[in-house]
Amino acid sequence: MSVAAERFERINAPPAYQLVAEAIEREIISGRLRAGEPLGTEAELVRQFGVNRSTVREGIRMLEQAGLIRRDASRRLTVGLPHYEHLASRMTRALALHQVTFRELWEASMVLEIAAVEQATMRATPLVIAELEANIAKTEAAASDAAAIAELDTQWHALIAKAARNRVLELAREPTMLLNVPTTGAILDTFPEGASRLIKAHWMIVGAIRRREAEEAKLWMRRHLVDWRKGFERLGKELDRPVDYVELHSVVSRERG
Amino acid sequence: MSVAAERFERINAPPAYQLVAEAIEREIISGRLRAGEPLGTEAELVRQFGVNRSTVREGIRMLEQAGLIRRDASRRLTVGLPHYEHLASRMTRALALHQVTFRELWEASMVLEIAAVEQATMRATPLVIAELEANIAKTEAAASDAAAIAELDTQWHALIAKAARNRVLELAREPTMLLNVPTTGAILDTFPEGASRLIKAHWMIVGAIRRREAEEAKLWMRRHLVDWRKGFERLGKELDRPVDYVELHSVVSRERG
DNA sequence: ACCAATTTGTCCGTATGTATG
DNA sequence: TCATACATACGGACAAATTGG
Repeated sequence: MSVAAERFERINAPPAYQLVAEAIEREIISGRLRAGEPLGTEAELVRQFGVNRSTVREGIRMLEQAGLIRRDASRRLTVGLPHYEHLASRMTRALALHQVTFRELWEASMVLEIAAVEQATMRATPLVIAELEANIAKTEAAASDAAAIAELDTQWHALIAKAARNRVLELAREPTMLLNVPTTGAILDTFPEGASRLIKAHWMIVGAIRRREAEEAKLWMRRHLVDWRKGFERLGKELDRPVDYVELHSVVSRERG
Repeated sequence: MSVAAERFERINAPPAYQLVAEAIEREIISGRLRAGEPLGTEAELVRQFGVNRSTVREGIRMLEQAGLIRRDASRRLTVGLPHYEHLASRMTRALALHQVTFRELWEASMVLEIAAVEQATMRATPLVIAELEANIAKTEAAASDAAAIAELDTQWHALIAKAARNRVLELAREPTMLLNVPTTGAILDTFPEGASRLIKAHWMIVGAIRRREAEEAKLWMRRHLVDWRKGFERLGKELDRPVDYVELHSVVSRERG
């Protein structure tokens, strides 16, 4: 090691496939390439970038994974918007790998779900209220199947967020509920009587939304979430242990048009 | 189209590179491959999967982009945890591409930042409080440079979230502040007197955290955020128009170890 | 400090299945 | 139906960088 101070930073040439990905990415981010537009064929990209097809393909795989480009039914490349579910499942996975605790999830849920229901009270349309009620009816019909109820519960909370008409909040809260499907299922499996409390809370909240009574909606949402935590504790689980995680669907899976 | 009901679904074979990515992904998610472990050389993966090296490489690019695999200084592949900044910048980009409005961002910020400061009041360590104070001192020193203050403001809010010790909340709030660096910069550029209000609010909040006075901390955070919205409005901008978006750093950029 | 082996990055050519017109 | 275009996948090759003796 030389004693003199280093004059230059190490030159760090990015590989060509990454430069390809970044170049295409810039066009999309800047809006010069819009969602739905075709990206051109691989051969065309080869010609424009002056690199080999393998190199182009590696760059394309990165953007495909990022959700910035997709392939239609004919496998041709088109520009696409990264969709919520895609991002949410990625966030969920990351949180699980980082071993977040139930306490972290529950505290975040308290904040996010209550905020969502408050905004939903102001902005819910008759259509989404009908969807919420249909969801509860289905939940009542599934009254013995814990896994089905857990799934419908998640959808119900997602509908509340949709009713709030705030996409930032909608994206922020998604991973918390996704991570808790197995938890809710386990609770209802052991304590089937919890289902009626869940259903009642859902009805009370939707009723309050319909009457635009924000405080009542928040009160019942709070009770609903406290019930959920109590159920978790009654299972004998530790609040500060990492949540168990079941695989939902693959991060890298591809949605065909 | 045949009149008879279709008996079979269309067979939809995923491409080999994607199967490669999914296979490796499963090993990581399940914990059989842990962060930091080497993944093996490309030649080894070629041997195990029985596919061509180009195919393996395309699969690897997807996982690299997803943050599940990283390359160390020697360019060898190791398993890695997707990091917050990586996910946050991706979420930020998605929200920008979906053209969320300032109103959506501001409302979400009100919820998330106030929740963060409340939890920070309970859990902040002396170390992070010192970091917060150092940040404000730097902000005072940069008192004329709007862009620098905006940057430090973002860091200050990130420190609050870190002090709250809730990683779910930490990840959820990140995109809202990232998207607002340019907004804050523009406000301070036009109304330099806003800097002293910003600095005062930061001091008051950190003081309240130090004394564990949650209500005062929340009160000042609320004022701070209302100031921010007022500044935005005084610029003559529409709350319900999509936020402007400046590119932060590339999604596909690679962090070398 | 030098050398040999390994590994990644990149390129080339080719074959095959499938979608489109 | 047929021809063309295109994405997928394969095999082989070489240079540059890195590793390990």
